[in-house]
Amino acid sequence: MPNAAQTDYRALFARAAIKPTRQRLRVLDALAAEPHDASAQKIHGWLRNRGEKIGLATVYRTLALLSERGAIDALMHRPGEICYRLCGDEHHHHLVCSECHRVVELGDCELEPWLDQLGAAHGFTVTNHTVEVTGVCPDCRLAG
Amino acid sequence: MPNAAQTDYRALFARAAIKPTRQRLRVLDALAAEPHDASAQKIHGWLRNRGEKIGLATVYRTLALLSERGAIDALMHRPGEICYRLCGDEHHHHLVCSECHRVVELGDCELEPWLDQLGAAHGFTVTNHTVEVTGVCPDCRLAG
DNA sequence: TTTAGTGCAAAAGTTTTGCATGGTC
DNA sequence: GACCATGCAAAACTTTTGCACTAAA
Repeated sequence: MPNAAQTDYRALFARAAIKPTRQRLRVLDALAAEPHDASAQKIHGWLRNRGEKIGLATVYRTLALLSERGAIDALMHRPGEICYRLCGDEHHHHLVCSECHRVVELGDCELEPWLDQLGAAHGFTVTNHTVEVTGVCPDCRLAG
Repeated sequence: MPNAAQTDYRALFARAAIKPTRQRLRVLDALAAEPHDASAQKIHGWLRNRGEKIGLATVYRTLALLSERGAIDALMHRPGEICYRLCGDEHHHHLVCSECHRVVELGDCELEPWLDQLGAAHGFTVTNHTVEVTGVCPDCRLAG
């Protein structure tokens, strides 16, 4: 399982045209192990606690690079903190639990027709869009 | 027009149950005069340049309070900076120009049926959602 | 050898907080 | 006087940058 996973990450790095260094692989390890989303600080903390030798700046640089190349997604639900998440390739959106930060990935984007019409109506060339749905997941509803 | 506007702001403060002090009214003045969105730093700069005596912390506190009470909207399109915008009461979304930060407010939300179905499918109690569409506005397309 | 990546510390930037002061009822 | 709001400065925090060092093709 660890080997298989590492192979996948190397493929991911290759697709993004990023050199797969030891530190970068570790960052992706941490991101893959986290079912929710994680900030640079959190990832750095995990790796350091695990005994990995990695600098905070490297974590920031790696996450920025991966995000820029579209290999991971950047989410901002709190001010002053960017969270990242390893995602599939297709265009998609998120359903986030406001209590535990669990993230459910939504599949196809059914909003395209709406967006096209919207841009045309206002003369905008629409380049991007984000949809974040916040709610309380089943577990947290039961717990709280 | 200034008087009429100021009356409106007082009503807005009353609805939000916030004491309408001189500084708070100035912050709302600045926000209302800005067709795009503005950060606390930007608002503070404007007011100071205009000769108003107001502290940065007060601007932050005012914006946080207004946002918390739902009187203004908080947008985050860049890390480490929250922008605010005075909005109507109805539920709505934004179409933002990535070049000049112009914001077009979108009217009715046509996504409600989709959201209801979405929450039900994943067992979530959907409490909130944000949609931000980014693009290039007509002016910036011509200019750039 | 040449290039890219890394670690550390310092810097930059926004936002928050502590505390004394000022205004208002 | 009691209470809230304010201003200032310091602190906290995340993120970026500069630079010397290391690793790798």
